[in-house]
Amino acid sequence: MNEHQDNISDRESFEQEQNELTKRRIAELEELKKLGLNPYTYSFDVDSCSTDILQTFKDDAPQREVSVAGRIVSLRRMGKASFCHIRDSKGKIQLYLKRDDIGPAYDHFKLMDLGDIIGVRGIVFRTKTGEVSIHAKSLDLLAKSIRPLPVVKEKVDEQGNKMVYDPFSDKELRYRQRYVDLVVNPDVREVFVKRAKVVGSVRRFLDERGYLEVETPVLQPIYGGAAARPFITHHNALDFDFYLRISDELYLKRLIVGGFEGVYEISKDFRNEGMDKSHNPEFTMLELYVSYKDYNWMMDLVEKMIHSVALTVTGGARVKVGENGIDFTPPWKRITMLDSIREITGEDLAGKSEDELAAIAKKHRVEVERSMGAGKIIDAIFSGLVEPMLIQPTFITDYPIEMSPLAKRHRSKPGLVERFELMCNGHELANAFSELNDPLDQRSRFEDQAKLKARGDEEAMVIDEDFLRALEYGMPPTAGLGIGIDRLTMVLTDRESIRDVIFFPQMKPEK
RNA sequence: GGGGCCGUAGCUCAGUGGUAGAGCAUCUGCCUUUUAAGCAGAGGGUCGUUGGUUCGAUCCCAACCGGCCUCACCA
Repeated sequence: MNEHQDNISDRESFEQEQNELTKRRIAELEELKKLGLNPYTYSFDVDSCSTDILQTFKDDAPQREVSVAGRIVSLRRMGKASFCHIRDSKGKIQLYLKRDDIGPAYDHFKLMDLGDIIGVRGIVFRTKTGEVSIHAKSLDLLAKSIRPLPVVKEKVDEQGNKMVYDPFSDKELRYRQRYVDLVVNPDVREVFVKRAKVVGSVRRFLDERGYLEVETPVLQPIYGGAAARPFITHHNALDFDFYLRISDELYLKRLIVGGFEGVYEISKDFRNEGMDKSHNPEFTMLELYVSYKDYNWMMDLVEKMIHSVALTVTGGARVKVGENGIDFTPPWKRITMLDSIREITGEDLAGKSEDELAAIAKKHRVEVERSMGAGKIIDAIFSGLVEPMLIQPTFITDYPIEMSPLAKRHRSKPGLVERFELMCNGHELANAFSELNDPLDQRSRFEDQAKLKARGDEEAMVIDEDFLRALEYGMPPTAGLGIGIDRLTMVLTDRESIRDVIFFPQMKPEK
């Protein structure tokens, strides 16, 4: 089938799919064209926005003429006069349209619907019932809507509680048609405005300290920097399979080798793993590397940074997340991983063999597999039993060396590395370490990973010879950090699903 | 991948082994300060898809598609 035929059949199915509501609106659109209107105009001069008008209105001030534009979201026609609300990027405002005032445009208005985008010029006034509104002098249709939006009605009772009638609540529709969700559910917009503030305030915090924002490859010949399965893609001209990055780490450290003393990147990583309410296949990661610093210094920085982000985004250091109140005021608890396991389970895992660890895991109904090394078993015990209990921001420090192949050996505790994870609301929010900069040690750690891979661990890291070559030239002592921006946003906006902080969460394709 | 729940009008939902109903939205009429506007009337559905059982399926059964929750896996 050629493209032309495709287009024809697409058009046929489009026409068949039309329901009564859409057909009616297309008929109205034709009617408006006959009246000489262009239903899809090119521009409109807007000089005010809804919330500014509402906030600055004074009953005793001189009359003020404004020009606003937005989408019709409610409509009350009363014969020769009508009220409607339009929604613009900041909020809603009511319009009052009277036939005697706008003349023929009132007949045009009769052909308009919920969802149409209009521009109005008029006088700000207060109605009998007290709502600040715009008394229209002119009305322009800017874009006709031919597909009916869900109609969500609200009522604010005397206590100021907002009641929502007929909410648009089907999660599948909300995620697949986020544009509708955003039009109809204003709190969704708020979440994403906050998300932008999270990213903005992180960036400002790091820029102020002189760290350089950089970009590194998404398409990588060798993936690395984390334990995860990658997506594979194919480059046609090179006839070579590339991996979508699972982390920025190894490239950012190459830049530290190159002499930058502080670099960071905020970008998408991709992991080819299960999806649930805290995992999306593509997600946003902040990574930061600072020379001549260690993980202790990094803990101080993370406390300051997230505290400042919380202040910027929520206006305070205390944040309500579900049933919990989380307080980001520094300092936060710092406890070693093994101590935290001992505190919660009573088990001392220090110096235990792989078999002993497996037995302890089994005792606490934590599943382990044969391919797991000692490090992975400890991690399984930790994530299964301890992690969910950590609600207040807590630094878990000093991880087993086997599960941290890129982290530097602990300066005083054999078998451990200088690594911390920030836990909050039962999830990992950040991961950081004193970076391993000994090229020979790094090589042997990669070799250990290769052995795990041979045992069937699909997430074990692969040897990156170019990265080793970089380390061989010499990398200064460095502290490195990764923060999941989506999860940080979840905490700061009180959303329990990552899908609620990503505009277009991954879904199976329709049909 | 396992288990549970779900898919009925544009939206939110009810319902029945004899091809369906409500509220809002839509349409017609009335209405020049309404606000979940109101009053009177009307139209609108391949009941997720495909099979099976049955005289007959939207309902019972199976598979599939999609979603949510949960466990597993996983940052």
